[in-house]
Amino acid sequence: MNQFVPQIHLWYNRNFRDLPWRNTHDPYKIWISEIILQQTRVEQGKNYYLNFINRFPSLKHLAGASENEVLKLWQGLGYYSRARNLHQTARFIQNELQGKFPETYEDIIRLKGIGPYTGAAIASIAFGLPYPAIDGNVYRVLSRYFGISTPIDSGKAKKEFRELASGLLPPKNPGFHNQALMEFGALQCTPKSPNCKNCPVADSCFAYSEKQVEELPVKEKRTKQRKRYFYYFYIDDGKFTWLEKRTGNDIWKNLYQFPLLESDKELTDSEIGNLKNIPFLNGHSATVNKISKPVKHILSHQVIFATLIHVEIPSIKSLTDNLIKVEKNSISDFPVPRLIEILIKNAGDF
DNA sequence: AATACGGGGAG
DNA sequence: CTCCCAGTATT
Repeated sequence: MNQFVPQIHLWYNRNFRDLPWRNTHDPYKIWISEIILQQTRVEQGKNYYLNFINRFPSLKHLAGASENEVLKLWQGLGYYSRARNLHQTARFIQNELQGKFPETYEDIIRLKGIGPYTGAAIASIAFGLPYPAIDGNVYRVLSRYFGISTPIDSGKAKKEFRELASGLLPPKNPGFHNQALMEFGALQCTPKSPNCKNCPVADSCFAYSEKQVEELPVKEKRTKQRKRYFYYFYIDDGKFTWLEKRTGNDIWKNLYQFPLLESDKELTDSEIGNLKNIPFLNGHSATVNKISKPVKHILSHQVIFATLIHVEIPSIKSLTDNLIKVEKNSISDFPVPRLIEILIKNAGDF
């Protein structure tokens, strides 16, 4: 008789963290927490959750907000499509579904930003429906315990783990079970140096008995990075400066930044000083005041080398349409990527 | 099936 | 440095 599931449940009852989204069945709050926690550690997302719920206590509050404000609360968390989809979906539910959160798995995963994992998490935790929530933690735990070496980032693994996890799911309280398995992975069966010496299921764990804990789970794909060179212009316009909103399908969509000139290669200071025909300057000639040291900013698929160029432009009439004139001291009202925060901080007082 | 999408923390 | 985190959308 395999004691895996009951042991995990016992372990969870003794070791679970008291997290702010654990004391509710409100699908709205479960939803927010699950989106925030996508590819994000609990410790990183916790305060964002508290701030988010504080500002948007209900779906109606979120639906009524501007996208800028939603992105502002998301600032620094990354994967901003999560925030855009959250906002869009809140409006969809409010306007098209009479404000009522869908209550079946099939209806839940139709929502933008909700995939198989998040759909199962919401369905099980908020509505007690029997769907296995399989996140990175669960892949790791099951891979090790049952000795499955199928690469967890393959299509084959999706099906294989879903069938396995479905079979483990107890008929009652699947939400409890799902959280127990994830928490076990997050705290006990960790990626590096798992606590096997003090593990309730080590006896029957394949990886432990076969000494393959370090080898499992197997992952095959590796992301490669491309290099980009960003030259941002801090336009000194007295009390004002200028910002632009990022559009198009690139990083940081709908966030704001200083007017950007992107280059294929690194530019020298004299090349920067001699720049002519900078599109967004609209014919104005600029005096370069200061050029910051490049900041290296690492993303999962890109390495960005960013330089902030402080320029003075006498008597600005108008710049290109995509730029907006803002008071220098109101930059903080706009959602900006971490990189812009860093450049502002490095520059000190403007 | 492959790739893009952020940022942070652990080792 | 590398790995990976309560993954999803797009191509």
